[in-house]
Amino acid sequence: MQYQYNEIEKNWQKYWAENKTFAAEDNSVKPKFYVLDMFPYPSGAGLHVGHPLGYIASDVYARYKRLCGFNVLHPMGYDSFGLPAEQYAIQTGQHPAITTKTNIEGGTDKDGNVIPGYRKQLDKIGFSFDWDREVRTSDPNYYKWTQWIFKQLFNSWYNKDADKAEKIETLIEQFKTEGNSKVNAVADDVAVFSAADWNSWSEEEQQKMLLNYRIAYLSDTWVNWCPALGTVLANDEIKDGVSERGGHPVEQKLMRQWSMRITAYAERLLSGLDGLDWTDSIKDIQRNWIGKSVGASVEFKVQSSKFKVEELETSNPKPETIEVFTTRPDTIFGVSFMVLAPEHELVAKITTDAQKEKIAAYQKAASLKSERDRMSDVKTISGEFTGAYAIHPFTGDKVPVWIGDYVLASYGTGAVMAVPCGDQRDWDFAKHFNIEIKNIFKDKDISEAAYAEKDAVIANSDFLNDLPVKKASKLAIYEIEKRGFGKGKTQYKLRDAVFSRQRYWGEPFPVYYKGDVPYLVNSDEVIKLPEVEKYLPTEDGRPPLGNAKNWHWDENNNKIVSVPVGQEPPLGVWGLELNTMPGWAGSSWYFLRYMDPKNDNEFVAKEKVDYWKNVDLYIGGAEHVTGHLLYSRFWTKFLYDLGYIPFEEPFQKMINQGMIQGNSALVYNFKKWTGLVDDDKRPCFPLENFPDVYISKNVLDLFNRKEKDLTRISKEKIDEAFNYNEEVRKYRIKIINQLREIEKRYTKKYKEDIEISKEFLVQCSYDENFITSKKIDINYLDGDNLDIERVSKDSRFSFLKEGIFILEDGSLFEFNSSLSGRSGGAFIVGREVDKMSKSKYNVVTPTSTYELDKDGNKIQTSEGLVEKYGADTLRCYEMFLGPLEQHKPWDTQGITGVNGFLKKLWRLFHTGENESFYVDTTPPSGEKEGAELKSLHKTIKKVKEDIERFSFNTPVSTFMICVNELTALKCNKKAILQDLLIILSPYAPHIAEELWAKLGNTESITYAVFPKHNEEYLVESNHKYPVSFNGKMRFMLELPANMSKDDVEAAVMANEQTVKYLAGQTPKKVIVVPKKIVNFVV
RNA sequence: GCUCGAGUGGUGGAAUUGGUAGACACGCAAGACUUAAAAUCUUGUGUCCAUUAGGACGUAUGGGUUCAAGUCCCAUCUCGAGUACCA
Repeated sequence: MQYQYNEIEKNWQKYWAENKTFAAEDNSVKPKFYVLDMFPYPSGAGLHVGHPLGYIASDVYARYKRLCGFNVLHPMGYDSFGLPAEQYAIQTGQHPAITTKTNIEGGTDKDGNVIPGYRKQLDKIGFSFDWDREVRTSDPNYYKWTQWIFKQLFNSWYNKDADKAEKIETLIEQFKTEGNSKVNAVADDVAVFSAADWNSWSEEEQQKMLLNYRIAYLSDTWVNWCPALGTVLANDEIKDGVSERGGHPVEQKLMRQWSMRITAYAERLLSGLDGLDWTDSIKDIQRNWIGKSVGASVEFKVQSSKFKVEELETSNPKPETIEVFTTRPDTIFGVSFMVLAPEHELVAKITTDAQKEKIAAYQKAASLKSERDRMSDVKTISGEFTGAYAIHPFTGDKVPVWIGDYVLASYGTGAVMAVPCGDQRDWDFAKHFNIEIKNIFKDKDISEAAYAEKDAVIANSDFLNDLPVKKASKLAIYEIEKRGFGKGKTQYKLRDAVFSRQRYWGEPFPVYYKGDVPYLVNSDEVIKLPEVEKYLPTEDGRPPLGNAKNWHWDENNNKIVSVPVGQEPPLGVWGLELNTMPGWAGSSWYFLRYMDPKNDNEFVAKEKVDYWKNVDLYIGGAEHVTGHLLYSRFWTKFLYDLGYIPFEEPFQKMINQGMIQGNSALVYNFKKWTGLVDDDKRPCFPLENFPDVYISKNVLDLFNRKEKDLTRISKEKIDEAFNYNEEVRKYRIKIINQLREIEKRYTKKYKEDIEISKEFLVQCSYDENFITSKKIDINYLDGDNLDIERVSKDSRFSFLKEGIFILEDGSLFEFNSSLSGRSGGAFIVGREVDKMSKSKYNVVTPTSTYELDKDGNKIQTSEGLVEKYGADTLRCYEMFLGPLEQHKPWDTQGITGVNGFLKKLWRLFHTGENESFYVDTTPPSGEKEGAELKSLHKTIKKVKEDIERFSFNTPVSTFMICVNELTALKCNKKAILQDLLIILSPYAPHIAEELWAKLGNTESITYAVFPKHNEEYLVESNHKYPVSFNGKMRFMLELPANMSKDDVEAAVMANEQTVKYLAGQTPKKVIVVPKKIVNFVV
């Protein structure tokens, strides 16, 4: 009987679904284990082979844990709000809820394309998800609780004294009784007010004050505005100055937006990392992003033309002060100038009349530079002197104040005290503008560069002399604080997170406005996303929700009401918030909802979250480190502070799966130039009309190879292709001649085609030394051989029809040529490892099927791997590819080996007549069974060890070795094979279930018991000693394993081979490591 | 620039604590079965020298520690990720 994986897999998937095999119990005597996957966004493109990699690994682990007796929570759901569905809605008018549903459940899109559906694709791979717990962030039953959490954030403030978030009521109470002078909160800068002030304020004034303290707050902030997307973006949604999605430019804009006071949690987010089982690189990225620096803030008084030094203390108005932040207060005596950011507000006030013009010009120039220009141009040193001087707080020296764009307005105070001897940028600046460089480091040479190491001893610094950096810093801060011009300070790079999006397809805020004061809706009901006619912003530039008809809040009746456009709302009716929440709102807490997905009364029941606690194993990509993974930590800590959950960190152990890279196909062509120029020497003939010349990869390699390089590739290979080495040069000439021929042909043609009224220099040419390439869909390949005829029929690649191809045998092929048809020479593409993406035409999907093309030919749209080999093979193969964390290119060639292994396994159970099912049920005994038991128990041991250290690839090899050995032993003992099935079942669950049932078991293998290995079976009676001489292994010698060190030495010495290799010499030393090695030092 | 990670056959990779480098698989080659193909099976396969026996070299490069180094230490190169005038 053959291994019919398609049928077997379908049957067992059905069985699991019907029997709810993987349902997790909320109350269990078993220990709990929570395995979580990255939350997927259900895109229309569906799964490609990269997506399931992490899911397979987590599934293997979840199934393994079940076998070990754990109550496993292994859920799946969808992060189903998001931009692509909305963009699609804008284009087609189709509601994003519909496309999202189709993408998850399957169907057809508006153009009639078949969407396989995420769920169906996942099901085909045999994951052990508890689907009863599925959540979708766009489901009102889910986002009801996202809104609820938002309300908690709105109604909370961060108490620094308690170092945690507290209900806003405790703050209001304090305001009422003693004002804000004693409040120690993470908040915006606010003036001190008294209880009397507070109590005298109007409701509106009080609410506005509270916004300065709320964790979810509304404020005018500089935001990253992306005009192309029509929305603001968070810092982590921007890569290299452009939007991560779509690559659109981003500009800074001042907007009234919701923000989250994540900065309140900076320290806890940082210190919390220490207790997590995450890789150091991931922790480093988060640490970097939080960017803690410890130092001091110091005030420098400004002496400008308006003030004289001696008047500083007495002058009226008070002199301006420049506040700086420094991480090196120990170097304060090295300050020889100050630099302000060009945008700094003090610049206008302190600039002397003489310098006004120059400063204005510099400010203008700096403002014109885009952030990108500033980023890329790090080498140019520029700045301008303001004419003003600051007074060094310790020495009283005059210190010139400059502006320069190496100082950023957005970081710290936008000003630095420049210490050129200790900071390379300050040093460069000082050198460039000839400013004094004071050396305050003992015995350090600073004539060539600044000394930035922190191991120096301070000198020329008054009371700091002879102190090492650390001590000097402490003392400097102490003195600064004592003398009252600054204080010790810790600063973070982390910014508060912008929480508004000018988008439709996201969670609405449960907020309405009275004037510009926000209020939470007083209702426990979900505020559902309203219907709109258009998903674009309104004509007056308001977000898409501005198009909604039903979008006002009736305060008296606590419900949403409709106010016709242009009409004043009646009394007590107010407009609702038009922004929606960002993508990370729903994904910041989804792992909690899985514990209690259907609860209508709470976001999660206390007893359930107390049982399941946080995620024990999270497998996901590293691309969300500064977004999702930081925000969910923030929300988790917040919910912990308010006492809703019993833990502070969401993901205890995390593994970051590597990307499965695509193998893009490249066609190479020669760069073409047209030399056709008019009188002004401008090219005036369109380049496109002149055909591209494509060249087959191997031909190109030979063609490109200079004569001296020929020695690098094996002689045979060249000979094979061109008979003789010396032919290669001739061949190169032949190709060049072909190019010249084509040039001539088209040059001539152009001359005929256009009316030549002026004297033109006409020349079309190919640059044989300049090769460019284009990406081609890998589905038109057979191996590396491109089907030129078929690919050119694809509208995306129809430009190939105009091309001329140099084939593998050196002959030419043209579609339009009178010589129709191909010489039979192949056209080989080049390969490049790339991120797998639709735009690179290199996507391989795990589940798709064969389709028929227009002519009825069977074509493989993408490799239908599950159809072709089965889910078990795919699962094992994706694991077999290599370590989970590593990036690797996808290559299906090796999949046959894994498939062969499962077939071999099947055969072990089908040794009866005509390959019918047969196993020997007698208990194992005797010598042959000893070998079988040894093979099995060795496998049990290694597989267990490997899975527990998350090495998912090595168990597959181990299974293969075991099956190979049992096949060689002709093993058909039920007792052996049954245990093998259990340990294999996490990897290949379908075949395991099938054979398990055939062995007579009536229960699913899912809850079998993972066997314990028995060391007794593994004991070797003999050990094969490698015998080395000076570390070089010469021969093997088999000796009893329990032989003593001395006996081993004696036995080896007596061996005739030893005598031979010693060649009469006496060894200086003999090292014997029992059951390991023997080494002679001669 | 800085921080982190990685470099092992033609390919993916294995070697967990310093102890036989290249397990397992792909690919390739030869053979068996077959009218033929597919499938399957057998054998070989790091490189170089040698008919064989055997030998030399070999884990990015150069050095070091050690009886013994892919593994530890120092320096260099290359690639990848993050970050970017962060004071």
